Amino acid sequence: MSCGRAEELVRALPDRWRTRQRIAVLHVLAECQDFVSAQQLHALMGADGIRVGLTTVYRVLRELEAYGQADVVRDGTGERLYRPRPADGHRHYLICRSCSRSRPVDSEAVEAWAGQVAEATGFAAVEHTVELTGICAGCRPATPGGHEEGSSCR
Amino acid sequence: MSCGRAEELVRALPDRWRTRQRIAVLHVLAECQDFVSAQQLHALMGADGIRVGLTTVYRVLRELEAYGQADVVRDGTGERLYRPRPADGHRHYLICRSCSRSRPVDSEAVEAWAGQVAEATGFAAVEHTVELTGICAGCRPATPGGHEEGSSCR
DNA sequence: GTCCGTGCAAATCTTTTGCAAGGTT
DNA sequence: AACCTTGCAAAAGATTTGCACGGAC
Repeated sequence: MSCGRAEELVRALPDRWRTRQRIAVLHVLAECQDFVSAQQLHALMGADGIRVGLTTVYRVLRELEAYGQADVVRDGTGERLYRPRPADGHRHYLICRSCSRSRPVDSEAVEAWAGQVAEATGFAAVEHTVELTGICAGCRPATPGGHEEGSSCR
Repeated sequence: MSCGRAEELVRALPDRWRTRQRIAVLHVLAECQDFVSAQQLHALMGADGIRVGLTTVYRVLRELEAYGQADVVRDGTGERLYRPRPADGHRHYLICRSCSRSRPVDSEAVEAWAGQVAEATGFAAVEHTVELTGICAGCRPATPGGHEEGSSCR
């Protein structure tokens, strides 16, 4: 089952990189369209009858990250979750704490802010990690009286 | 050695919470004035002749986090680092990847942005995690290699 | 006596590493 | 033959848990 994004991912990588295992991981990852852990991915592949070592899955994911083709977040337990990065660049996501579904959010404001902080502090090579979590409309229990809107910090 | 902040931390917690071990952890943490891991804290205490179980250090740190008295970040390896939270509320930090020193940064813009995203998406109880890392002015000369300005995303 | 905090040892869990086997060029 | 990639098993490492001991009330 090929998904457009999978082909794009493959094309974005060096020729010599393409091996049966790596391409297989890419395809399954692209089908997910959401954050998955190495373990989940490995399990998914096993269920599909694709036999690839767990070690290899970890390796591919790390390489993808290094090539800038995947976004990474850490869940509450510190587990790494990967998601193919949209073709047009890096993104930040809003993840539902209930159903775990994620959606990219407009983050220009944060990018700009990070740049300003870098300038104001004299720090070089400033990198940022931003993660948003919440309860999506679908998961919310019919919004009773108490409607804790807004945002708080974890 | 008592530091004002340590006393504040103690006062912010329930009466029954105060035990020799917990207070000891609080004091050492307050002296740090920067991010430390449970293991580091435990080692520091040992060096000071304060004998407390590693398990207890972990427990205290988690409780502090739950009480909103400490900020937490995860370093590159996923290790949890704690820092006493300033009395006036939660903060975000800019951490030097070279010397590991951290400094709180002005983050109103991010708070506002998170609020807007929450409103625009219909997500409830939105929480955010923001971490900035870079190379501070002091470390820059000592760091060979590229001197890429500006900010990029990890 | 009861309750709760402690701390040791053992368990957990994810991710990494050592290393030999199998392909490719 | 030289070079890579794989994948199994073992290692590493941080954090948590089981459980018995001991102090506080």
